Amino acid sequence: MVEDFKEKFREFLETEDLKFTSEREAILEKIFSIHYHFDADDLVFMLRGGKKRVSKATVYRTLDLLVKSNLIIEHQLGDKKKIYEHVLGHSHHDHLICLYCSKTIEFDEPMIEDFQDRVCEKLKFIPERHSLKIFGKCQFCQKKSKP
Amino acid sequence: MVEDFKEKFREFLETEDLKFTSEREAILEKIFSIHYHFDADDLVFMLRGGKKRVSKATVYRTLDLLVKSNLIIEHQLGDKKKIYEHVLGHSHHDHLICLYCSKTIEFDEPMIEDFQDRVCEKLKFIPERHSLKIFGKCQFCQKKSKP
DNA sequence: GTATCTGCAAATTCTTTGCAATGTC
DNA sequence: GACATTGCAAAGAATTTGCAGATAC
Repeated sequence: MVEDFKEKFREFLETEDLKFTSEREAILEKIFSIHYHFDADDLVFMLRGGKKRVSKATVYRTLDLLVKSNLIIEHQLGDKKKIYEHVLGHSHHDHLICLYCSKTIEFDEPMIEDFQDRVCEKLKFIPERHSLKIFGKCQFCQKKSKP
Repeated sequence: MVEDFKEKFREFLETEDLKFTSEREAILEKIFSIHYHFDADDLVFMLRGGKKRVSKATVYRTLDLLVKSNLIIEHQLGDKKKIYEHVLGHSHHDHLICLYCSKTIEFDEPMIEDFQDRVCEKLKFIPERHSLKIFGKCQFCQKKSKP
């Protein structure tokens, strides 16, 4: 399973005349073992103690390559950090973000695609992807704030 | 017109036990004279040569207050900078962002609100606001890339 | 008068980059 | 063996913060 993605990455690198290094392999393996989103620093931390030491700079550089090769997706959820997630068994989804505890909840609502196409047709824009974030109060924080 | 917003800001500051300073006034006046979005640095630059010199730190601090008082809206459109826009005569809208020239186009599609409510009801989330960005190719860049 | 504000420069946070040593094909 | 890649530490970009003097109420 992960091997398929490794192969895809290898192919991508080849078409770009880049090399499949052990650092890149270690990063890819780690990413596909994570089944939620993560940021660059999470990844650096999780790679410590693994079979290969990887520097922060290399993590950033490799994340860019993985985004370009469509093996991972990049989001700007909060203010500062970018977060990432791999595409394995993950169809497109959007996010609810709790303003009180910062928890994020994924949701999937295919109708948004129709909506996107309708808007874009009107405005003669060719959509490639979208990002919908709904900010509000999650179930847990609703309970917490009740008397 | 701008005076109304000045009054609202003054009231907001009062409820928070904060002061209506000449710097805050100058920033607010300048913002309401801009009819498109801007970032913190744009604002610092535009304030140079105005009736009041205002430092970058104060601009950042005042932008936060204006967001809290609902007189301006903050967006994270690109990667790094936050951009802002005032609410005067501006109902809620979302953005198309061209991946080729970075131009942003505003659009307004009230149906998105229904959509938001439907999703949130299912997930027991109380929505407060949302941000929808559609990335793709604008009309101009479509023409440019044709032979 | 007193507590908030301001400007400055230094600190922070996340990310990118230059360079010499290293590794891949 | 050539050229991409790595790690490091330094640079960069946007934003925040600590502090001493200035200002609003």
